[in-house]
Amino acid sequence: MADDISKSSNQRSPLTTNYLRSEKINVNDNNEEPFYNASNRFTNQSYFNKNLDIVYENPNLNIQNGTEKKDYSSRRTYFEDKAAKQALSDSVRREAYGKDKPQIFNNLIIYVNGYTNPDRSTLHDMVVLHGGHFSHYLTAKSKVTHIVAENLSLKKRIEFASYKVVLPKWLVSSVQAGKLLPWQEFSLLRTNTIGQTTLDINRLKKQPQITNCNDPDFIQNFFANSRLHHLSTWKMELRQQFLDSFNPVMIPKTGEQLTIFHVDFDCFFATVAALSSTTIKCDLNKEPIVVCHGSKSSDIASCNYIARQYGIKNGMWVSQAQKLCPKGVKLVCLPYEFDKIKEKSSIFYKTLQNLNMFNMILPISIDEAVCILIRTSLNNHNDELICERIREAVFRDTEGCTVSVGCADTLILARLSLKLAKPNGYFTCMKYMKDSPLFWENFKNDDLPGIGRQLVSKLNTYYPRCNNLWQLRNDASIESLKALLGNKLGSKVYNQLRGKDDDEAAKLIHDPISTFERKSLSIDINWGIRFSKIEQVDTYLERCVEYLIAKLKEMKKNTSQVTLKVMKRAKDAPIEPAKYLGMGQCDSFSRTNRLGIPSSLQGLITTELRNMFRSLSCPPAEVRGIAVHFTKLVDVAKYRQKRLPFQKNIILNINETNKINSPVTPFKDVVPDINVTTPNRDNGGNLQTGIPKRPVKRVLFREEHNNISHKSSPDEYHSDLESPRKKMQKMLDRTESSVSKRPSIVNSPLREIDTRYSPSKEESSFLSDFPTRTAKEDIAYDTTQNSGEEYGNGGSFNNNVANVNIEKNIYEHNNKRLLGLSNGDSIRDKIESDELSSQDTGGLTENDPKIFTYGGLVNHDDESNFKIMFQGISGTEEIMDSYENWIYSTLHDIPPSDRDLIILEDFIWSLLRTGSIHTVIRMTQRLSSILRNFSLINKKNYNGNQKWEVVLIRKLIHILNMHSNWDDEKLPTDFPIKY
DNA sequence: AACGTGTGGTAGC
DNA sequence: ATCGCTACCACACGTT
Repeated sequence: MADDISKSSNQRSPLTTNYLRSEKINVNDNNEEPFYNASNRFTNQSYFNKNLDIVYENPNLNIQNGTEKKDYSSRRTYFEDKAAKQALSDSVRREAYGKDKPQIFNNLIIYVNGYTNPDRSTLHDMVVLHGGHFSHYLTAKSKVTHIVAENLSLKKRIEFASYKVVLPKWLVSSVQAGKLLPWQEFSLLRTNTIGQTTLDINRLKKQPQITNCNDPDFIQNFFANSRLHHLSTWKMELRQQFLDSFNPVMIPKTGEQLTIFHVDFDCFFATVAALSSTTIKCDLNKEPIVVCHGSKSSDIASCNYIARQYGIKNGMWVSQAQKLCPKGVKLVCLPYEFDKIKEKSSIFYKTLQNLNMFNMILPISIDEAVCILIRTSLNNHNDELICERIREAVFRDTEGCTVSVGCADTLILARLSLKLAKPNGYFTCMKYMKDSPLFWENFKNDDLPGIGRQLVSKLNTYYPRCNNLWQLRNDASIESLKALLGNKLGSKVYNQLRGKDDDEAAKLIHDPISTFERKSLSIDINWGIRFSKIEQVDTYLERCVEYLIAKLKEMKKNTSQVTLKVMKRAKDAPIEPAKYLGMGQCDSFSRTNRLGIPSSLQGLITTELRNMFRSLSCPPAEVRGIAVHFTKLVDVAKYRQKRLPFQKNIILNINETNKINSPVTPFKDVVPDINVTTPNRDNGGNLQTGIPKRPVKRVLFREEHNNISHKSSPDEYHSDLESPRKKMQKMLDRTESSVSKRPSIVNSPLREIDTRYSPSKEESSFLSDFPTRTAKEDIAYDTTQNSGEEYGNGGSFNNNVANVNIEKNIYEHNNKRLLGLSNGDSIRDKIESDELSSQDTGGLTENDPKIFTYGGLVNHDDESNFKIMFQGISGTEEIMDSYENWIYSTLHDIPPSDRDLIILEDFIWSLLRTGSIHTVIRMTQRLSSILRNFSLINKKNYNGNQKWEVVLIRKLIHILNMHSNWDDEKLPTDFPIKY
């Protein structure tokens, strides 16, 4: 966790530095009122240094350099005088009252921030009378030696990041002890240095905890306190460490005789908490001790063996555990000591290494390792001796933590032996025990690894007479086990009951590298998740992606598949569950999408997830948990563009389609026929909720209405001050518009786009299956005309959907647009006649700035002023909506009009010209998935469907291929065409 | 048969 | 108050 914090702060370092500097300078006595106005922020450093010195001017310390004083402004002299007077009065007081007190605070300069207990003036006296200096101002970190605070706001915590910030208790305890205690023991701020901090229960209580999931720091704060998050991340870190440092030569070969030592701490968290607790005195061997956050519905992370005697178990709620305690016995609740735990664990692993006894040490978890010894005739050690050696060494090195060791020659037997060894012991499974009730009768059904709550209850129901594993072993045939637990698990359990490792377990030993290799990356939070508006979900999703991408980049991987899982309040569950901010009873829904290209682009992935969330149709207020998984991870180094998941079964006859020239159906009047209730995997989740899967009208992102390619001289330095939404927008802008310039940097497989690009002759002829324009023919084009029978109903793509428009500050181009048809077929005739015969009905004239511009007619120096419009709208999401609706409305008998398709193509080209290939990819994928869905629920082929298939393959895929750098990774456009 | 998606289960304290 | 994570396996069920 500490790593996560440092990572995120590293990312923000340019901002933080700036922010901190200006903030600190602005801090005055009240910590609020700006001392200098903002324009002074970046004046040169020496100015500040001089300036800052005065605040700490203190005659007793001889800090002040008298010659510099003269340079100060009157304002600074005021502070100087005030500080001097204060210091003088302090020293007088010290003379008067502190003479007989130990001067333990010599050379300290203390600044007290905010409300404290004991209060500020008490602390002031305490400091002064014990020889320290008290600063009333905080303007430079160089002179104040410590800040005393109890409760820092997040802002302050960042601001004070580089200070020694301590609890008032440090002063109090030091005075009581009569000596200066190490401040680290009372540090308020978490640091990354191992062993530096000891968490104090008061400190944990006072720390402001973020419980609002809409807070930008919610995720970080939650993770900092989540035991399960720590367990998971620690585990993955250990695995990575193993991979980084492991010598493959040590891997045992199949057939080699092994001895396995399964080592595990006894109630790890509880032991560490008890050993490091300074405030609460407790005896691990006498009192029931648990580790938890709260007092009622708080999970018990770990409990000692006294508590276990009362029936208390890990995972139980504190209230429940309290009831189990006999009368008069008080349950001792200790806070988590994550830093200490991490520290003890790394000592543990080092100790195992240093024993130099094992061929391989496999990390199982933060406190659990499997040590493997390859038996040869040469190393005929005594197993029990080794167990004791391990226990002694760990106990010594961790200063009081006990481990238990289970020893056997298979993993399963070692694990079961470990159960017998606990607590604080070891057990070696001798040969004669392997098939003896003496061994097996000791275990309950739930002692089998891989058998959890659910499966235990299955076993208990199915084999009610089996109270221990020996009975189960005799009663359960392999067939009945398979029938009950499934094929794989059934045979696994059957083998386990006979002390044999299954293939999966053996893989851990014989192929640890692939076992430990990370195959996915995810973030799950099911606590504190409460939304009211979809915008909050959108923002939250973005933060999840931000978190994941940081990790992804660290791993040098991209993801090609994302899964969104939403926990939705169960129908009859109360709005607020028993557990504070818990998830309560939920139904879960998930959706998986493939990205066209393996990516680590925040904007792309976030957008995808937002769409997926909408497709799950879960009201924001019902969401109780959200998980985002990156599943198919691809190595950036070995990166190759993967084929887009386009539909391959194209069912149409191109020539036939070319002759289709049907009128456009009024867009508004057509209700897309997609709310089909046939059960299939695309609507399955929604059948449960009774909500149509894909609402035709989607909720739009308000902030995204503005533009998709607007570039406003991005100021990197300040960008983090903006809302995540704006950052996201900038990210989108950057990635979309910079692809053309820096394709390699953004991992884009797409080569630089020539902004003056227009289809070559060859390409045009390739495209000739479909109405196309070339750069050679300029035809005035009226985007809004709606006269004529075909378009007369006012619902055509022309005026409702495809008002493609490039706005530019300078319109100095040929108004005539290029309408190219490679041959003089009827379609072209038709279109041309449409174009030429159309009367202007409020449409565009030659002087109208909304006229299109294509080819080389654009002034590229002013590219930044482009604003791409589509149907008179410019927000990406709105455009996508419009585009989708148009597709839906023309999927059936009445296909999209050729003319509208040309407008679409125009739009695509203008996107490409401004570097927004990203959007083109999205549009292509969207079309692809609409067609896929459509064909899933419609067995019949419709004209519209067929025509769109042609658009997809002959147009969009082809256009993307023209922009692909890798010939061998071109998307196939030559699909077998069936009729 | 092989593949894809959605769901469910488990492990660690 | 409270910090109910996360990687991975297996399966059901559908499609290719």
